[in-house]
Amino acid sequence: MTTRARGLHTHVLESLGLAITAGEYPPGSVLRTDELAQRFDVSRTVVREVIRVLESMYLVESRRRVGVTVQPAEQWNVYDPQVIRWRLAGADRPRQLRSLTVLRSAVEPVAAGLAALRATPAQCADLTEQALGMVATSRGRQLEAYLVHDVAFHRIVLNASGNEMFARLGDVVAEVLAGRTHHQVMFPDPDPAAVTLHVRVAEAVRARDTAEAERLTREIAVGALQELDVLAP
Amino acid sequence: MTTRARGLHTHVLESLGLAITAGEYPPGSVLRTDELAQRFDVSRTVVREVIRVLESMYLVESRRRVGVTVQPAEQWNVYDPQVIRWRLAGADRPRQLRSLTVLRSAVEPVAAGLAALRATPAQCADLTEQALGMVATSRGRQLEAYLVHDVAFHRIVLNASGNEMFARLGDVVAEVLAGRTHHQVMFPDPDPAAVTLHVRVAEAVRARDTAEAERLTREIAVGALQELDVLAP
DNA sequence: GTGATTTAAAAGTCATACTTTTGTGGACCT
DNA sequence: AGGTCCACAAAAGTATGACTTTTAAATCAC
Repeated sequence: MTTRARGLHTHVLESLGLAITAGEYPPGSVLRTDELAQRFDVSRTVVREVIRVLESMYLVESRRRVGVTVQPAEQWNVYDPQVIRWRLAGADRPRQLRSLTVLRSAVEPVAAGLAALRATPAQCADLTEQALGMVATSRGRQLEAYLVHDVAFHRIVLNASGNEMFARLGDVVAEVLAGRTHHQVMFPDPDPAAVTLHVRVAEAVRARDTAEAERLTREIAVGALQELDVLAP
Repeated sequence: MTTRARGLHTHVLESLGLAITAGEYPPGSVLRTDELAQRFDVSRTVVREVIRVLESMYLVESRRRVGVTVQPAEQWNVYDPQVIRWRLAGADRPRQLRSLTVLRSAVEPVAAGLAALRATPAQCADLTEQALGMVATSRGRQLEAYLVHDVAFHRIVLNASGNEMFARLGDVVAEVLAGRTHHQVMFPDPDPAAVTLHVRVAEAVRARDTAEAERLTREIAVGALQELDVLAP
């Protein structure tokens, strides 16, 4: 089973999306709907619906009389969670992971600063709880448990920022952190300095110390980037 | 003519996308495909393709036996350029403009810093050229000409950062700047301080002064946010 | 009332026929 | 040789109708 049995549409979409983002079809390649229908053994209807979706992601462009042409990577909507997943699953995972981490390093400090301004008491409490959870699981090869708290922590910060664009990056951050834990060669225990920083961010947010929350989060980001340089140069 | 005569699919997609993002269908509303087909006077085929695209944007969810349900705004893929356009054209343009500006304020300084590291000589020259163009058009009610240079300037910075995620925000920035010029009540001439800052950013990038480029761009961002607070409180 | 069973509503899939756009190649002219 | 125009055909776009599958909800049995 290549993918879940979630319908023909999903299956074809997944296969094609993965193949294209993996660079199996060089930009400019031309696909024809009939040919695809035959290849996947589905009706042209299904293929057309898939093509329309891929088109909305700027992975392909469909033109009459010529066919469906694969677009160059610069066109792709790299913010589409689906595209992100495909790319993380494919060949240029390292590049993707890096550019996402750089994005995080830009966004999260600002988000943390805003969170310090706007976080509700409940969010503050939740944040502290996750930070403590990170401390508790930071030793003894409990990477999976640590990951859960880490993801939750960053999600709360992004949500508490009150900015919808930031909030929607929660899934991206989750993917990056999960990717780091699962596919990157990683140390058996997370960096203690990073753990401490998370605790201090939680404190700064609760104390409404915008500048400090931003500064500390920036430190976390720098750490993440350095880690990436060390482990995947 | 509501939209360009670019095909039935495009027309229906545009209408529905606009309506949904405008909040005309409260979250949880249910649409039925054959009803839509009838309403737009197109075949079910066309409607289904549109639904599939809207689904990939997380604007709707299609389930058997129940129909196509409109998703709450928190689900929407707010990074999809299409969604951004729809929202900017619709009712919550102000909110959208604000959250995009906040995003810019996070991303662009970091992008400028990276650009200072990586910009090619050609990009440096181009950047300077655009900055000078901004100076030249900053007086005498030449807002349109100014806008062109402004957009070009920020696009170059984002591209020169060498990060694909940043580069793809060029269109977003263009939309925001255009929106500010066209729909916001704006001063007859741009803020002279902002113009100067752009020139200095260009200089910093050429001088490979990462920290300065980042700092100056942050100043521009702060200015943009303040402007938003003054004009659309 | 609770749980199993039937029912029907809506999306999902398929096959086919037809329309529209548009590259391409060839005829024709200069 | 080179350009213009035109007819052809290829491929996507659209429409229609029949059939399948899922599943919410109504019905029935206990």
